[in-house]
Amino acid sequence: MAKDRKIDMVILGLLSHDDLTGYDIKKQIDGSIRFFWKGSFGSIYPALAELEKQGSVRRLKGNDSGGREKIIYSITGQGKEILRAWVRDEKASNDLKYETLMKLFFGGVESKETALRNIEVFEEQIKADLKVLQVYKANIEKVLDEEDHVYFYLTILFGIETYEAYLKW
Amino acid sequence: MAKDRKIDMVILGLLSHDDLTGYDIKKQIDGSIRFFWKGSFGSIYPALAELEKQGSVRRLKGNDSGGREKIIYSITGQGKEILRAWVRDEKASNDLKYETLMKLFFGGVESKETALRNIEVFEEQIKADLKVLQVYKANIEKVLDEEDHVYFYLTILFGIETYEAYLKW
DNA sequence: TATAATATATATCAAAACGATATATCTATT
DNA sequence: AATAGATATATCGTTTTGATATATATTATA
Repeated sequence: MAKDRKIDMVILGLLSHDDLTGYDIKKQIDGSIRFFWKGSFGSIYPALAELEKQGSVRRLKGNDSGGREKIIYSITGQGKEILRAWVRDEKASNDLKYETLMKLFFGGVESKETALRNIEVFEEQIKADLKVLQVYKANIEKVLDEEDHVYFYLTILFGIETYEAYLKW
Repeated sequence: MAKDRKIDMVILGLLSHDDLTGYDIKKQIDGSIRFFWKGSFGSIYPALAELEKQGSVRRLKGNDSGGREKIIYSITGQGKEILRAWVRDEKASNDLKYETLMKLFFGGVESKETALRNIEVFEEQIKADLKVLQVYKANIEKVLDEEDHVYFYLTILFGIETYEAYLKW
């Protein structure tokens, strides 16, 4: 095997909840999971093609109206097993690339005004994210007794705690 | 231009404080700035070669003893200006890839025990990081009146706040 | 003291991911 | 009817990762 495509796990994970198109997957990456993951079309579409070839994912033909092409993917049993094996595996790499903080860290080469402006930018961004997170939290609390949502709730709670720490700072 | 090599800014930033070898740069990335940046040899050495070609960095020949090869780099005036321009520029991309949280998010496909184990792993890692951060903080507080260190202090304080939020969670 | 293990140091490469762009259709607005 | 914006797939050059190769210096241990 020796494969190491993290995007595969994101795709399989999202497909374990819903049948989705590549575009839908991108929307979810930019939406609900954006607080801990990022991904681009340039990795999603090739990964989907390979996952299909491997049999971890299959096409649900939806273009019966003969209109615009739109490929809805669905996870297979094999795909689910690969996802489960990955969740079971304890090792995980947490890669942060926080350019704002790096600018702050190296801010000594510039003026204090610039550093302060960079802090402001950071704060604005965090305030916006926090608002979105709290909307998520409210929505999830309504359906909390349903099995699967507990994990969603945990990760979102994490996001809120983290961003509140940012703001405090 | 259209260049977008973030690693260049990491290298220039680190060289703005000290003359360093490629190996030293890697050590600093894995050490003091690991809380908000990651980088590998495969990007550092090629970037150093190109920065030298561009005149942003220059070699300080240190192999007078004729022994092992060891290339110490130093930032040039041009390099400093490029770094300053980058710090001044407000736009910054903050890319997180938190595999542990993704495993938690998609934990519904596996058992509750596995999810709990993943939380434990996450917690252990954070506790270790927090310890290192507090040592940094203590050391920096001793020399806080010196100009440049204020920016270091700010970013480390950020790290501590964030990780304490993780733990609370 | 020999020798094994680990740290230092540079370099390269296939695979993965980014980020931008191209193309085209559908939907809503003015 | 025209324009703009969202939906949707796809590709491509550049950047980065993660692993490996190579070799010397230093430290530990038998």
